[in-house]
Amino acid sequence: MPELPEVETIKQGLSKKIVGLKIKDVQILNSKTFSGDEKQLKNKKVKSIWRKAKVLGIDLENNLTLLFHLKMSGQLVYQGKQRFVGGHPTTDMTQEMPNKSTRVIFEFSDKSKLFFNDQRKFGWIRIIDNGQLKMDNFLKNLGPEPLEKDFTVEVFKKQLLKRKNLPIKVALMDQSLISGIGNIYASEACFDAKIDPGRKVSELSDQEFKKMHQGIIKSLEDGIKHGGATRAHFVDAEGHKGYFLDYAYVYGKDKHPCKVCGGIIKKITQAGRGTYYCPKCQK
DNA sequence: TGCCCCCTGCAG
DNA sequence: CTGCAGGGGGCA
Repeated sequence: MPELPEVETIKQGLSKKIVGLKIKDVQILNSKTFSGDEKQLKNKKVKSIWRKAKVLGIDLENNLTLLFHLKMSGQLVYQGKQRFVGGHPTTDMTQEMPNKSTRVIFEFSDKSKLFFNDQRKFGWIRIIDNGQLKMDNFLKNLGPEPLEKDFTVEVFKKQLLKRKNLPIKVALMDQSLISGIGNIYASEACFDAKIDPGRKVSELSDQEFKKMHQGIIKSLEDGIKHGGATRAHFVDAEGHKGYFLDYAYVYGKDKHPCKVCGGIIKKITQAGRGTYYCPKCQK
């Protein structure tokens, strides 16, 4: 799925588009995707949009919030009102919506639409009352946000040491330790820190915790800067791909030469997920 | 604290 | 055909 930078990219794009719009209708094309009574959403205005870890929240009037998790293949694509250019109808979209992966469609009072597409159907949308947000099981188990100012090296180290026997790359992806890092940025952060992803958390020196901490922040910020990472599915709120993978050092680059040392990037499996690293740069 | 599973589609 | 894919919940 979209990881922190991808969800953040969607949040920023969507905020510019739908804050202030009123939901007119909701069409649910796949019932398992949506939980809650969609009739509650009718005529509710969008107040603000936020992100926590990889979850997107849309706050509505009447203390209602829509929670979205895109999991592996989810997309949230906004299609503005149809415009006419040179006498022909056109939109911002690069692809036709809805498509066969569209699971839910939100229609706003100005006729613009928000499409929730999800090929693999792992993603979900839930309606939650704001009073329950703090109690929500999913949200309350999420670790600190790595791009917040209070995410210091000390906080990072303390969190990771809760799972000291895990390989560092696997620990980085544990959402209860740190929010928002997934398979792409875990590999990239380890490369930036020059740390072998197979090293156990307990083996890291203070200096290595510091490099790892910087590597996480650097990788996530680079991801946001390039509009996220598109492997197969990710698109931003306007339907555009992200270009972070063009700039990545190791993710998806197995058998390719390392951009730094020229050595060959290797792919291994950790906890059932692919990990990419440069054995020469990362120790 | 590890597996299997939820799904669909694409590459090999 | 098998294996693999930005995630993570439920189960031993």
